Amino acid sequence: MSINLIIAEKADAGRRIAYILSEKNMHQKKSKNISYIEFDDNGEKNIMVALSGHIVESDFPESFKDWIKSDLDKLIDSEIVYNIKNKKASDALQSFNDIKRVIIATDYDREGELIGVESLKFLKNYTEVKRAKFSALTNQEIKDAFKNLIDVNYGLADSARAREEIDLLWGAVLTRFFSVTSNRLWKDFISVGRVQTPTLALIVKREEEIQNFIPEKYYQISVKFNKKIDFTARYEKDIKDKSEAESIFNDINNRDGTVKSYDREEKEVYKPVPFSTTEFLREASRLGITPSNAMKVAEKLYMSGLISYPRTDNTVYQRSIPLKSIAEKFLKSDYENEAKLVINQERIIPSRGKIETTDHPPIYPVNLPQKPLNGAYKTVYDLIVRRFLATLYKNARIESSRAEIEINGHIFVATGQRILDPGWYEIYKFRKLNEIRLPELKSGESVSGREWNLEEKETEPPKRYDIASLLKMMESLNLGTKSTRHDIIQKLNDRNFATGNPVRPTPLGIGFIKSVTSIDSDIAKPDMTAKLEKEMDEIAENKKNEIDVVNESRLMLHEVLKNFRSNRDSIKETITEYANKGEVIGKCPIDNGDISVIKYRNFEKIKCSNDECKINFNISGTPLIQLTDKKCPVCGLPLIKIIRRGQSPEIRCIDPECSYNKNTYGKCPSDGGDLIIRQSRYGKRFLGCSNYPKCTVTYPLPQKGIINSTGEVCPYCGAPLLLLINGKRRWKFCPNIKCEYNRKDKGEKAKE
DNA sequence: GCAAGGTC
Repeated sequence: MSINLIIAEKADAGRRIAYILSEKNMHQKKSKNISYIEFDDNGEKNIMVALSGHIVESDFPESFKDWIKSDLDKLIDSEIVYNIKNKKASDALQSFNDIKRVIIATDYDREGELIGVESLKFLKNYTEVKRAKFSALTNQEIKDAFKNLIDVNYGLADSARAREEIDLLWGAVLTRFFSVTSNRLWKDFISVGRVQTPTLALIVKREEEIQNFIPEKYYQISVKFNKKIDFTARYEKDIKDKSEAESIFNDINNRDGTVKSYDREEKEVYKPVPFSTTEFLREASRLGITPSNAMKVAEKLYMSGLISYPRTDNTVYQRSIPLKSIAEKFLKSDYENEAKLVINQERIIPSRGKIETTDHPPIYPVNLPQKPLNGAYKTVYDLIVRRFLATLYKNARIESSRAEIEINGHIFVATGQRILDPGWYEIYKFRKLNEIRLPELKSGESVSGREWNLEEKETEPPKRYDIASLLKMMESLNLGTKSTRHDIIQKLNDRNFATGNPVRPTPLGIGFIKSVTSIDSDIAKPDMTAKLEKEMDEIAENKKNEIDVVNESRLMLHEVLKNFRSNRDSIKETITEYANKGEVIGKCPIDNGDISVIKYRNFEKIKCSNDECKINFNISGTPLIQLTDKKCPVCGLPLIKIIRRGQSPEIRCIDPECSYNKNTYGKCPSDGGDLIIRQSRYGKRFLGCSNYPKCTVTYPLPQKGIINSTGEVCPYCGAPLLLLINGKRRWKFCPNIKCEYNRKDKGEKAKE
């Protein structure tokens, strides 16, 4: 009997589609590692195979494996092979015989079209291929899509393949060129790509703006007035010239003012729009959750059926989403009060964002958790629920007021803000609406001055991108996609190009961008993506042919490579110079030189810029090293923090010779390791075994005072005895707080 | 070992 074969992009979507089409009458089948869903529909037998994204991946033939021996011009002209990367999916597709109709039901977007077309290669036979076009996994949408099947858009799939091949060609060729040229290979390779390199360039450019920024002085004059309450008015503009500022200040100092005008108006503060991935990650990042982490958590919440699909650009709820009944679910939850506000409205009118796409809905909660959530799961879910309810509630209303007050011919402005109706702020507690008090004033009345201030200020350099603003910038420049942007930022971290939040470039990142921009090519600019997008559209509309576009790109790459080659020496020099510079973490407390951390493959060097200085030592591994503002209790120099993945930070004195570092506070009674001071993630110090994570022995410590080792071992429990010096107090104690030693009576202790 | 794009 012949079958219809339906192909979905992911397990979840496949299950959902089968569920809808089969009217809940479907059967999960599994044989020899091949799993699929079977169901009947109008007397026809249907098989649903769910993929997991792309089945194949582009690569170069084996003969180009060696980076040093491969000729890059030959690499550019090489054929591109496609390797299977999801064997399970390809096996499943190959296992069916006698397929009548293939229905591609992947996400309705460019990559979805390619994923569908990729899968055709693995089918033994079929008589017809169709495409299901749906924008959400709802009953109506899916049924309509399968009733009105359309043709596959092979041009669209071709355009996605052109994108893939061009990315591989430029990425691999330039990655290899820069890595081999600067002799940074294997783990230390220099990675180049259409999205990551322009993103890094943004970060570096901002850093340069900050470095080159010259602050300018300016002056602000303000007056504190009183009418029943105090309020402040500021001179109408900032003043650049000091003598001008002083002359105005002299004119007004110690004088009262006269109200020239007073206006009030009611304004609405619009509620937020539904969550796209980018906006969600930005908000999560404000709550201290990194995008990578937020994405991981969101994926888990999605897989456990608590939220909708977390990868979406859409900011408009489709009509098919039952907004009200979802809000009603929260009536019986911790969100009872918030849900009530939403439900009790006469009408629920959801907010809408600017971007409306058809592949997925915005992110919204679909269910309540069975068990209470914890940690980041709780935070992310809370964010998504509150955002959802806020988009369904009402705008806030404020009254804003503005007064102009004259003193001796100079105009001062005071503003006020009063909350009339907090609206959505009651639900979305991540934002606060401030009140600024300004009394009701009448034109012509005089107000008495209380305080007259002239302040000198300095203009400030532009701010570094934080992860949230970087994501937004990438989105507006069309760099990356909703699914990849956060990965790209992570990649820049992993490759030692950029670090932290706010994001700073590393010396290597700066050096690399300097050398890659020594030649005018598009690889460090967002233009390359813009051009590619245009060409992809032309391929999709059959105005251009995929092969021609890729070949044109190859010719350009030959040219770009030629130019880079002619700069080989300076590229090598620049990258080496910057990579060896290390990152400055602060000023040397001894001679005021720069303290840098230089990263190597297996260790890091901490060094003062003054070569004679004793601050010059290595630390094993590749931990994050920070200079703290705390002083060493032994010698008074600053302490450094050494942060290793999965461990509590180790605290050391920056002076490698200081006895603070040699003080290991005794041996671990469990395995004989050294007991060292570490810091918990809440900033509390404690004693831990140096063999962590193999050994998990820890002891709490008093948070104040200097801890000294005594060289003695507790006779009761074997832990080392410690001496606490806090001002004049000295206290010998066992760090094992439950230990009998600490219960000894005072008389006995005094004797010791 | 290279990119960026899917998804887990």
